[in-house]
Amino acid sequence: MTTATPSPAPLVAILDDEPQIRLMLTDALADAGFRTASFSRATEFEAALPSLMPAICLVDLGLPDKDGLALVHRLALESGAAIIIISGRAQVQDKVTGLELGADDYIIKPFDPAEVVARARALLRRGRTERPGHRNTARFAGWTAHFDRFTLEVPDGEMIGFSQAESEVLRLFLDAPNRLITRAQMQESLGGAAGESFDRAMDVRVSRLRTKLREDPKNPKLIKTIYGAGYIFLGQVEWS
Amino acid sequence: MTTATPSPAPLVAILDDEPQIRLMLTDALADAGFRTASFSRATEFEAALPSLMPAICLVDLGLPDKDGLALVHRLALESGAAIIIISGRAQVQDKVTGLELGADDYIIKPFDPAEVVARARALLRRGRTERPGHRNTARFAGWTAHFDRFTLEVPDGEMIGFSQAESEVLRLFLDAPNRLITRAQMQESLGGAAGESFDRAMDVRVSRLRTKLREDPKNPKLIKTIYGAGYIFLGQVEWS
DNA sequence: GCCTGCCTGTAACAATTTGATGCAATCGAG
DNA sequence: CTCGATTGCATCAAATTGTTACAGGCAGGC
Repeated sequence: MTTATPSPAPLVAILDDEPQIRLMLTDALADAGFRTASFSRATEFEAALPSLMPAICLVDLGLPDKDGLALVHRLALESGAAIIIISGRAQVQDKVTGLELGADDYIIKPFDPAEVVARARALLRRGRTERPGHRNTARFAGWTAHFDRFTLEVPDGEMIGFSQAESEVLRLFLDAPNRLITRAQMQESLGGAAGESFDRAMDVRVSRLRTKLREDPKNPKLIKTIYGAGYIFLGQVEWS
Repeated sequence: MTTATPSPAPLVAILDDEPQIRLMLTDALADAGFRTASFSRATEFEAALPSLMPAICLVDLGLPDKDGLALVHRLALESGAAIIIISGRAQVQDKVTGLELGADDYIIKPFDPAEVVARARALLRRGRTERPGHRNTARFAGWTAHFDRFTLEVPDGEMIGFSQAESEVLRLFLDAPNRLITRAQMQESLGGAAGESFDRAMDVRVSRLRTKLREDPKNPKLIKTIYGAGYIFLGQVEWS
C-alpha cells in the first residue's frame, strides 16, 4: 500500500518548447519547494503523466506538435491536476476559451516566475487539486469503465466499446455520483463553451449512453432524469 | 418560465467603490447566471457577509476606507468564499502579496468582464460547494426523503423518485413541520411568480404530493388542509 | 482517390410531467 | 339547513424529455 512517506513536495509538470522558459520555471518552482518535471513535447508529456501524477500542470499553448487547447481539455477531464495555461496570446477570448475548457489559471508571456509560484501556491492552498493522478478505471453497479481504452465491461463479462462523446458524459456522471447535474453544467463541461450548440445534443448523448448501459427506459436505475432540473447518476463509484 | 432551481445560482459579492465597475461586473455576472450583491464600502460589505455567504468575493484593493489586503486576509481566513482581487496595481510584487495573503486570483484593471466570468467559473468548477449545514435527508413517519438525489424511500422499502416541483413542496413542508403554511408562503417560496391571481397550481402540487405519499384523501395523516388558511405537515421530522 | 462504416449533431415525433381550468364536494357562517 | 367560499381532483393544454431517423464529417481500408 502507500508507503509512509511524509507527504512529498507537490510535483509540478511543465510543458513548454522553449528551454529558457523551462529552466526559469524549474528554478523558481524548485526554490519555492516544489518538485518539477519538464517536457518539451506534448507526446512525451502525455506519456509520462500517468506515472508522474503531478499536482499541477503548467502548459504552454504555443506548442508546435499538438493543439494545446485539446490537451488542456483532456487534462482537465482525466487528470485531477490543477492546470495553469501559459500563453503568448493575451486576447480575452483566448483566456476565456482556455478557462472554459478546464484550466484553472491563465498566465500571459512574458511573465515573472514569482507570480507563477504565487499562483501555483494559491491553487494548492485551496485544495484545488483532487487526488492527483489519472483516474482511468471506474467500477459501478457491476460495470467497469476503462477510460484509457474506451471499453466498458458489462456485468455479464462482455466487453463493449464507447465513443469519445459517451466517455465524456459517463465521466462527468462518475465524477459526481448521486449529485444533480444540470444541463448547463453538462454543456459547460462538454465543450458547449465555444459553440452555442443545441441543447438537445445532451439529451441524445444521455439517451445513447443509457442504451449502452442497458437501462430500462421505464425505470432507469443508474441515470435518472429530474424533470426540470437535469440528470443524476445513482450508485457507488469506485475509481482506480 | 420557472427558475427555481434546487441549488440556487452561486452568489458573487462585489466590493468596489466605482459605480461604473460595479455595474459592469453585476451585468456580466448576472448574464452568466450568477446572483450578485455589490457594495461600495468595506464596512457594509463585511457587515453583510455572514448572512450572504457568497461563493466568490470580488474585491477591489484600491478602497478609500480600508486596507484592502487586510480585508482579503480576513476573508481568506474566515469566509469559505473564493477571493478574486481586482486591482490597478500591476506589479508582480503586488500580485504575489495578494495571492500569498489568501486570494485565489488577481485581475488587473482595466479588465474585460468576460474574463472575470471565466475565472469565477473556473474557481467554482473545482470547489464542489456542499454548504455545511445544508440538510438533505429527512426522515418522517417511516419515509425517508433524499433531497440530494431526488429519491423517496417508502416505508415498505421501495424507492421512488420525485421531481423538482415535488421536491420544492416537500422540502417546504419538512422544513417547518407542525406549522401552518399559507398559500402566500408557498407561492413565494416556489414560483416566485409575483402576486398573480389565485394559483391553483399549489393545490395541485399538494394533491399530487399526497398521492405520492399514499395519503388517504378522506383522512390525510401527513399533509392536512386548514380550511381558509393553508396546509400543515404533521409529524416528527428528523433531518440529517 | 473512393468507399465504407462509425460517430455525432439536428430534427421530428412520441411519451411524460407540469400548469391551468372547470366542476363537484366540502367547510363554515349565519 | 342554506349558501357562498374554498378545496380536491379530473381533464386538457403546454412544456420538457426520450427516442429514432437522417445527414454530414472523419478515419481507415482497398
